[in-house]
Amino acid sequence: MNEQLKAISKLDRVIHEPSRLMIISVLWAIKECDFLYLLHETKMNKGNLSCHLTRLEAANYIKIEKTYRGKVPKTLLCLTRIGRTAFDRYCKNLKIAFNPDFEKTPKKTIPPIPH
Amino acid sequence: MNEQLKAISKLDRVIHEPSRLMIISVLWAIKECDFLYLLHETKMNKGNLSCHLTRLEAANYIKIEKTYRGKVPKTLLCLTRIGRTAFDRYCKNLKIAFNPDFEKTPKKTIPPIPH
DNA sequence: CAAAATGGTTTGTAACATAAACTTGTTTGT
DNA sequence: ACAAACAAGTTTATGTTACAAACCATTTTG
Repeated sequence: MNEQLKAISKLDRVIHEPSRLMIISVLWAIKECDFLYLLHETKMNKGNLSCHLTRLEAANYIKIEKTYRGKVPKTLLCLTRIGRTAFDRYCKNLKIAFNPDFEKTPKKTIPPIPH
Repeated sequence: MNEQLKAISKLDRVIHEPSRLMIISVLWAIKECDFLYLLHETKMNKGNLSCHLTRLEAANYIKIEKTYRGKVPKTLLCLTRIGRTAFDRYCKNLKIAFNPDFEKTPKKTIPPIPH
């Protein structure tokens, strides 16, 4: 099993799901935001967003803080240290997987001749 | 919705699944190989590999050719033109998603200030 | 010729993503 | 003041998926 394949197989599935990848990407860039911002930015629907946020919270990748803005509920989200580390590792694996420079036609590293 | 998020949401789910990403990566690099080679190279189990190959075939991303080597069955796999194109597009999206140089601490492009 | 190996496929199950329906409250219109 | 509409999410229901265990057909080996 070569380097690239190993890296692919190590990709964190919690992060790998595109919806969650979007969420984490946003939270990575801006320290904190609220539910509705994510909702509009990612174009997901509410139920879906809610589920993925819960999943990320269960993995300890984000913190969900429920507050009020006046009388209106406002849910704040931010990446935890664990989440940030996990995303860094994810990116590292992705980089190895699409080694070496992410431009390739064709790939440089050829696997051993198939039998 | 910014560029990166749009790129993430456009990622082809058939290709995105890590097992299939491994399969396609291998087939991309070497024109053709057989079932057992893939099996060993990816460390998947047979049932799993078989299912993912069928799925890729259903998407017209690979061609499955069942031959015999003497009396022993030998299943040959190769990427179709459609599959190759789809993988190229996938890579392009991934590259945009992890814009601009795949190294980031922190990201350069900051989304609009969250409300 | 029985047992093990080869090269897979099919089947069953648990996890998952998704959206529709629901909930809890707040604001608006009359 | 009270009903209707809106806001901000959550829960529930459903279809899809990934996965591995069990299975199958043939071939090789002891």
